[in-house]
Amino acid sequence: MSRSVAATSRPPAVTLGPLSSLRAEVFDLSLSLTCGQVFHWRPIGAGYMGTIGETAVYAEQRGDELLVSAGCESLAAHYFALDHPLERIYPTFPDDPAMQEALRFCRGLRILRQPLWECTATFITSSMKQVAHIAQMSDALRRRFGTPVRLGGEKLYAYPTPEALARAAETDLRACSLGYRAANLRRSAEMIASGQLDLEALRGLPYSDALAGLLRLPGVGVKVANCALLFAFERLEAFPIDVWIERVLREIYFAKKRRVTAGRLRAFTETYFGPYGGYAQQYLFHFARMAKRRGEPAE
DNA sequence: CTCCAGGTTCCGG
DNA sequence: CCGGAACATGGA
Repeated sequence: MSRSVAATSRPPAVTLGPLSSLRAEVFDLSLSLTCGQVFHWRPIGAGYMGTIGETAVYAEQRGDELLVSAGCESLAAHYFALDHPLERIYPTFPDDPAMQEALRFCRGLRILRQPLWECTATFITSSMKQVAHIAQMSDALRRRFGTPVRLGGEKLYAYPTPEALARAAETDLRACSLGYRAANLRRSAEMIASGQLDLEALRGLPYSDALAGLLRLPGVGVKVANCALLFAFERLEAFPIDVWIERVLREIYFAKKRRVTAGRLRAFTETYFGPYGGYAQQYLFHFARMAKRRGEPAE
């Protein structure tokens, strides 16, 4: 499926190295990278540069093909979840006006397969922070504690390992604008580095058991755990309820209902949005955010 | 200056 | 189970 192709026609930026082409139908690279599920990809030339684990990657979309750094074909195809059957997922969305409008707006947005720790850690730092702030903290942590990797002439940084963050001083973490989240991130890193919790071992568990495992980490509640389950653990049924989604639920699906508790909202989302509720959630989330402040530049 | 941001945790009804 | 409050930081 991945064939090496010399990018002879329109090289995006000669310093970023040779590219290979992947077939990518029903895929919107830009949407997938800027919708708030991942925070470190930066636009450059006609595409984006970022890391997938410890590997620096350039990615650029041209219609139905995705150009990626040569040698990263299978890595990128897995990360960008090009195998998710969107044409079979969309029909499982509820047929209501809000959901269908979000679908039209976000068509091609794919839920990525992010590295376990990287995703869990970034969402530990996400509490009570705007998306732009999360990106800033992620970038600061990478520069200070991450392994540098080259992408042609550019220098990128992998997300710091649990070991690197576990041995960091809390004051150094706070220097990355983490605030009270610094202690949570460091203690969680310690639990992973020491083997107290094995993230990989959670992969094979039933949803509720994987959720319970993640909840053992300090700074991880139900919302952050569901983000990790959805964006890293491939649990496409996970439905994180944040302030944006709660707003959508109350204004659209519980309009003029009084005294709707959190438990009632959660129970509703677990059945109403179907087996790919996580996809539905991300589409509603991104659509709601973009509708709220149209006109302003993203991030 | 005030308000709020992809929440979590602890505490009292 | 439910509602409140504290918790850091920065941008609108």
